[in-house]
Amino acid sequence: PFSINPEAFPAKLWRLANSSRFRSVRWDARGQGLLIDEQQFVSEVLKEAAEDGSSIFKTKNFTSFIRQLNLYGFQKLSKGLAVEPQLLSGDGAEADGRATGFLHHFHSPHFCRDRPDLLVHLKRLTNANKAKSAPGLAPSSRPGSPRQR
Amino acid sequence: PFSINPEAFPAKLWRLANSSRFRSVRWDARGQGLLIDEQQFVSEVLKEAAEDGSSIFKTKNFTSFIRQLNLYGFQKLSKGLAVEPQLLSGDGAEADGRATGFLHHFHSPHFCRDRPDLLVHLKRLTNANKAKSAPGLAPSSRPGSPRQR
Amino acid sequence: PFSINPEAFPAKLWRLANSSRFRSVRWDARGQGLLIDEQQFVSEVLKEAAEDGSSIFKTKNFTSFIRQLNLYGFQKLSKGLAVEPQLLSGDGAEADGRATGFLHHFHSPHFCRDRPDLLVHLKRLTNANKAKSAPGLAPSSRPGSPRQR
DNA sequence: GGCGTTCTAGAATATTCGTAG
DNA sequence: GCTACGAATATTCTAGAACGC
Repeated sequence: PFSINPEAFPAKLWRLANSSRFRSVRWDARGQGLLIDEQQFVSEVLKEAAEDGSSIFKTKNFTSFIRQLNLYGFQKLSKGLAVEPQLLSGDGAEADGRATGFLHHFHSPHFCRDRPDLLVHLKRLTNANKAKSAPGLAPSSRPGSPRQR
Repeated sequence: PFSINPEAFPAKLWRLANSSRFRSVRWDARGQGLLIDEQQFVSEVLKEAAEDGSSIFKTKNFTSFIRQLNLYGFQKLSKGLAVEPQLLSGDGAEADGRATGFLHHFHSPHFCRDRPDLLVHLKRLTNANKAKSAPGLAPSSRPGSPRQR
Repeated sequence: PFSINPEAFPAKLWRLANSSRFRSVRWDARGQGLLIDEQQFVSEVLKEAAEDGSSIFKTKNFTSFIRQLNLYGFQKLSKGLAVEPQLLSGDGAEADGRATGFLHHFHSPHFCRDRPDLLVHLKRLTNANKAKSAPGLAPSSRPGSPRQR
């Protein structure tokens, strides 16, 4: 557990977030969360790449991607206010005619722009890992927010 | 329970009360209660916003909004008319032609102008929350923290 | 519990399945399960109808619809392809140019074509209903099938 | 054993309806 | 009338569980 696996989910997500090729995943304004355009993500990450051999993920279902985010401790932040200012003007349709869908805003304390050093703390929340993370503390209360809908 | 959920009812109500865009919800003279113009509220908050994707609430019924107020501990103050004196001059029809309706006057001890710190005490009156509010009884079973959410 | 609520989920789903207007939900070949085209369903049921006031559901998320199916006891049947033979000819794009997505195949013993009388048994799987369904059995094991995958 | 994918369920809030007071 | 609340369903986010690799 000293380095990150470049083929595992955290590294893949990091590359997606910092890639200029994939526009469906990007940092929010403060670089502390991810904005994910569901429709565009399904098109350019899950489905298109699956045609050739360059698939990033094996799944074609967006829900499986969300399950991964949750398994690695990401939490959904907000629905309405996840939109960045410049997106509010265009109102749902980009200038290039590519329709955009709902934006999901996810956050993890170990996933911040310009802080690749934090990635090593992104652990899959298995029973073993959960026990190691808080071996004596109450595992129920979440640090920042009580519920995030 | 350390911060408020910006997507839950208390935060939405707070933003409505302090917004200059929405005129149907405003503080009363002492900043200790809310004045809600039913007709205007239905128009500008429930129905108009529902057309695009910017709905604050999913409901279009004013009574559902009232149910939320009650669920969060608000109580209606005025049996008769909660109209403030200076508002009576306009008397039912604003200068811009927008008709105004009856004003509802609601109050909660945890919802005061200039006291956003009190918002954390605005709890939904579920059975679980009510049990916690009245200790001494065995709520259900919260030894350490059996749940993860 | 003597009649069905025409505004609740089972009745809505029944109308969708038998409607010729909505093409995204239809019976499978034997009339014992539902085939649901996700992309088309989102377009014609969840999003389009939400623009005017004719929304069938309040949600715009397909996952919320799936949650309802599971809450009412529906189970997913096919993991691979639920596509019926005659649908394979069109192969992903209908004649009118509307792209079709993955088909979900769901089944409930109480939801069969030409058997509207069974609908009354479609109960929401709340704790109360589950207790009534099996008032002496272990509540964890499912009646017919242990797993459906 | 860990990880990824899939289907289902838990739990909290939101919405609706009815009705007690 | 009319205010408040119980209860049922609906929606949302997260987690459990099973399986394959």
